[in-house]
Amino acid sequence: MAQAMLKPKDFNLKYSFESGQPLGFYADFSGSALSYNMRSHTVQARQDAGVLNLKSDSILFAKAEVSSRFRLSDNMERIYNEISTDRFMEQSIQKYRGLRVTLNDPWETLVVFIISQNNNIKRIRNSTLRLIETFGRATRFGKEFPSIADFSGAAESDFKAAGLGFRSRYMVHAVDYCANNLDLRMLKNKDSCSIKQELMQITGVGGKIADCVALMGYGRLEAFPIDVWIKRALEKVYFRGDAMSMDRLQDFAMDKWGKYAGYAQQYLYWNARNNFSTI
DNA sequence: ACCCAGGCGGGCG
DNA sequence: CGCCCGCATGGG
Repeated sequence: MAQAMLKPKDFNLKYSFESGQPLGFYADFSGSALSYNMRSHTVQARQDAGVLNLKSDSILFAKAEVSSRFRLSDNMERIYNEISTDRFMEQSIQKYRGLRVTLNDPWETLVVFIISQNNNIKRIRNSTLRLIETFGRATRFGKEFPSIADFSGAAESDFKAAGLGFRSRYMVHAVDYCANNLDLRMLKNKDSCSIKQELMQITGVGGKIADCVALMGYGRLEAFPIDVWIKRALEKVYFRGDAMSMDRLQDFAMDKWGKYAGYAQQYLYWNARNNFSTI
């Protein structure tokens, strides 16, 4: 197991892992060490005092994977400057400085966010782990997140057995649609609006999930997913608690945070989740 | 026991 | 359009 060391600025592994993003739904983070398997390699990362220590059978792979996954080349100073448009956002950044929007495999992102609807983080994780156990490809380091092909024989009952409930039929359709009608790789060159539109052709994928995939699967930082927590937080902080329509909130976020709205969303979400009563 | 969860599809007015 | 309801399941 080769080792390497990185010293990324403005990066917090714990916040980035825990804040409801795809990797956090299945990777292991016990003992403050992150570990997961991908493309027949294993990746381990531990952060102590600003130093990010990596271990892997292929350190070249691990460096590239971690740098990409946690967007380590993002200029956070610039992003913080752009989205610090008010006191509440400044406080959110101060509190969770180093939290990154992660960049994940589009299929993996699509699956976990289909599971996420009307669900809680613990159950999303449990269901995801069961899918990996049932359908994941076995490697010498353990199982990996199942590809589209790995799901090709899956029936609705298999997804129910993994605890997906009413989302099971959505998964059946997503597997079929992404295998036969929509090549997720083809969306990489498209703008976030087209990405969103194409993904919403999948039964069970609406605006919020499509935004999550645009943001965390395709790296479109302007995407601004609005879930119940974002809605509550926006209404409470910026609209005196008055109920606002989704369209109104979308426009508000785009005007306020623009091309880095996705980052603003992630700080808002995690602050609201952890401190709603005091915001 | 009861409520709710990183929503969405479908039906109704 | 906008609004409202049901949905499977299990953690708190």
